[in-house]
Amino acid sequence: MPATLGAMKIATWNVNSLRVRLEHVLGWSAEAEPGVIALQETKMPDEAFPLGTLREGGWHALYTGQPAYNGVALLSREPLELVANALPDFEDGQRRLIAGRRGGLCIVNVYVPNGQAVGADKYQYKLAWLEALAGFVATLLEEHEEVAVLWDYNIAPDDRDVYDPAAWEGSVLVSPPEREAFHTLLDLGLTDSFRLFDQPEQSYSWWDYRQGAFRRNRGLRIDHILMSGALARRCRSVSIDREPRGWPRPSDHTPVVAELGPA
DNA sequence: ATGGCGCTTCGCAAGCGA
Repeated sequence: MPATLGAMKIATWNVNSLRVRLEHVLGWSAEAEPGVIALQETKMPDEAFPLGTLREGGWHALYTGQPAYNGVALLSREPLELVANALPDFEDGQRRLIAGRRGGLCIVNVYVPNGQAVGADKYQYKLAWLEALAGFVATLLEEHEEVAVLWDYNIAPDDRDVYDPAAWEGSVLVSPPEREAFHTLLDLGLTDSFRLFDQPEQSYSWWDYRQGAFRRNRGLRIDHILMSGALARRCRSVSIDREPRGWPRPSDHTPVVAELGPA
């Protein structure tokens, strides 16, 4: 096994059903050529995971799923060693985390709970889950120089990540406790890699299916690639690829891609 | 103000997402 994964792109994409979006993943990756893709909301049990088709496409895969809800997968051009397929000490059956590594680079793929509404039981669950995630990421940072956390984090960290901050103020995805949880992760030594670079204004990664939200660019930036300091130092660019959001029958999220230089 | 779209399921209606 090489010391680490070298120059490549890493991507995160909530596909809202891998069954429906498999051709999108294969088509997009053939063009974008990422070395690793973190998929969320695969929405299928492990026995239904399309491993054969992905292998034919040249992918290795780590995955954990369940029927109908949640489910995450790490696709990679080089095989990854499984680090965890659940959040330690948070075993509740919701398949929301998978982590793998190769050499010194550890890649964590998470689908953070939505939270439903501020104050709801699911909102409390989200905050508790994020607290447990911070603990897990802290242990990973102790063991690895290079850590990437790719996710549908279900938090818009700043008002510039929201198309209409006044309308969204205080609601789930932007509420202060959620944003504080985001900063708790950053305080561990992670960087929101998207903001390492100049970005277009009104950059979003999710748009509601309704009301022509994508056409009107009424979106949120809720999909993130966080990097440890050592990894951020070899990050060359981060961008949101809006193209697949405009394809027929798209996911409501679109890929976020980070380009890494040589190790 | 409401709901609007698209996904799922011991399906044909309802829960959930964001």
